[in-house]
Amino acid sequence: MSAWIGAWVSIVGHMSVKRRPTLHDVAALAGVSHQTVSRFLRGDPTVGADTLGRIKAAVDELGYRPNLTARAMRTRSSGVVAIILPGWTGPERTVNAACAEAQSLGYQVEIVIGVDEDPVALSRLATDILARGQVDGVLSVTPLTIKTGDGGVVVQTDEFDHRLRSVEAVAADEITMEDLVDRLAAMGHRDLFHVAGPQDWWSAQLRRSGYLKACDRLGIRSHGVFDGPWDPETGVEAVRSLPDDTPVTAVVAASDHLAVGVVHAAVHRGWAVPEDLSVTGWDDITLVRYGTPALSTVRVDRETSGRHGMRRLIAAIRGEAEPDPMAAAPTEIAFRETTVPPRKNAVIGQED
Amino acid sequence: MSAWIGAWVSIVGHMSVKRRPTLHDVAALAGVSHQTVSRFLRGDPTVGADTLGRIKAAVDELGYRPNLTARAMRTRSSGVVAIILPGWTGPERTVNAACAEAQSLGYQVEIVIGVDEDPVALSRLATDILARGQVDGVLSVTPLTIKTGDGGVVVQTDEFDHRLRSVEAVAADEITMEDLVDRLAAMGHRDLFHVAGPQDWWSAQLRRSGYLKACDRLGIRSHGVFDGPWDPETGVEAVRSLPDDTPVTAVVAASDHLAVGVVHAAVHRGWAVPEDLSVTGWDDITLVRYGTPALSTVRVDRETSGRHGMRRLIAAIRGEAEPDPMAAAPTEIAFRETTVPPRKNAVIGQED
DNA sequence: TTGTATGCGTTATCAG
DNA sequence: CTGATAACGCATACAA
Repeated sequence: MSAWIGAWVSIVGHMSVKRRPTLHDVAALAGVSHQTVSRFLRGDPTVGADTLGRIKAAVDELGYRPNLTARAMRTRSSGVVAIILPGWTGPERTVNAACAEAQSLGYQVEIVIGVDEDPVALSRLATDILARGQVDGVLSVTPLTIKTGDGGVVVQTDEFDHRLRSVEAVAADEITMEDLVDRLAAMGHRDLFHVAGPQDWWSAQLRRSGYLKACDRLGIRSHGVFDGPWDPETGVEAVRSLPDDTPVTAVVAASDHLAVGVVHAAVHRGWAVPEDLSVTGWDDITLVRYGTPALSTVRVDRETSGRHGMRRLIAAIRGEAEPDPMAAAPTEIAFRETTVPPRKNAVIGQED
Repeated sequence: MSAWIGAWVSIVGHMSVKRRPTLHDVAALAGVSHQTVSRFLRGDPTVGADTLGRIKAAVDELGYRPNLTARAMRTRSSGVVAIILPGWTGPERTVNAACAEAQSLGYQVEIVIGVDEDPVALSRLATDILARGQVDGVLSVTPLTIKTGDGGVVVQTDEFDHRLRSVEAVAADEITMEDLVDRLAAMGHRDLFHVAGPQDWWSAQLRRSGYLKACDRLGIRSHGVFDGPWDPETGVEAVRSLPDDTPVTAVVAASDHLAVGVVHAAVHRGWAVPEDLSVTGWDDITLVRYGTPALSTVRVDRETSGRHGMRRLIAAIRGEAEPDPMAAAPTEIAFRETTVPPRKNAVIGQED
């Protein structure tokens, strides 16, 4: 380690400056030429046994690490991909999985957070990032208006990519939501309300249409759909929008955050959850499992989505064929403590 | 835009390949030499007026964007900094603020998530990242064993950096915790329990010692301290560890996630919150504000910490002086619905 | 099996 | 004010 430091120190004027060892330093120390070292580093088998030993020793002694910037310039690929987000919170699970996948495929991940959530602005941002030439591709978790950038690839997560999903996959959220409403109906609920989230998210659209379709098919009364950002406050406002004598017995929220707001506002209005009002969320985030009452929700496999999105991106960068779709864990509805048969109907049906 | 595309397309063999325009392309089109263009791009004032106009036109027509990789190789600085994390969840607010600050200072942010939470492993990771030469510096939100890397700078967030905090700042978490226990004592609580989080986090240590000091000073009985990861499940286990006839009237948790688990387990044990058991958290995450009951917690200004950490990092990279400490929003204790005077004591004191 | 020469796109030095 | 020329560190045809 001391020899290593020593090798890095060069004297410039009156002050010493660390200089990172290069291929040439290694070559000089090993007594070979620089591209023999280059071959060694790339694992080329056409390197003599004792040359190999000398190079290895030199690399160790100097603590040499290849300069990835220089390599990137020469190979025109940096080994880093960007993930573009409309904000930090929200797609954490997807992003986390995508990061892990990228790292296991040998890519670094650069996170870019757009200040503006507008798809057009984010698309421009993606193009800019690509044009700067520091990343090989961009993965977006939200809808973008472009698919390929100049000198790079842009891929969207399955979750939000209309074009790429098979017909069955497209319908997944919608069908799951229909299923959820079916189950609520089977419990006896006849009067529902939907808190739908921002409608420029495709998943929000799907859940909404699944809700409406199921209501229609089952002859269930929907007393409204409330749009808004993925935020508890939206759920609060949704509940506030309900009249005191609302016949609604269950609120179907398009996300857990929304649902938490719904429960909060309902309780503060004097409506017991789930006795007076059942509530469902979507995502199965960790915290709501420990809520009181524990939220009924939909467990979604975001990890697979994030992993697969990244895999597709990297395949595209490498010019490989589109990877096979990954088998996602089945989406399942977790009925916990916020859903029970409606009291109102039971009373009406039995005694009143 | 069409001219732009046209300029990028070159024919290689039988297939057309997009080629990004370079400085030379711009120079050729403008009829000047390439480093006159370079000067123009860097805002050098020593560029003639009409040359400037011609270059500007050429840049626009070609849609030229400087190649940051090439620039990085030449200037030995990439304009990207890495944030190294022991996992995705946890320091979101800090990271979010740090990202925003970096972007406003003209830096890109690369996120690196260590699979291993071990400080030594993370330190090695940081050194590796720096050695690759693609980032100018590394910001860590957890304790690291190194401070400077080779050819780069490593800075830790205030929150976790023992060395850098002033004496007063060091004591902040501890004092706040003492304050919290004071307030609980003032409510009448005499029997407490602490869920402390992982003790290799400095902040967890501080909160713990603040708790113990206050108990000691006030003559309050602490019925135990329970360590574990920042996870609701730790809170659950902590409550399970309590005997049925525990005299504890309040549980002080070192984080909101922990506290949520505590509330959940208490309720499932038949202990009403807050009537039988008061609970406090730490962080003021959005969701717990909407919990039922809404969690009493400590509001911490993580944004300033993240922003300032990034500012210090970038100052160090640029060789500037350590920036002045930023005024953080004061930490405040938010008593909400999970804290009330203890029923047991009140009954004993008044009638029994 | 190994060495020589060249270029990636930019910035920097030094002439003109 | 502008232009030729030389790096930056690496990879890769091509020659030895």
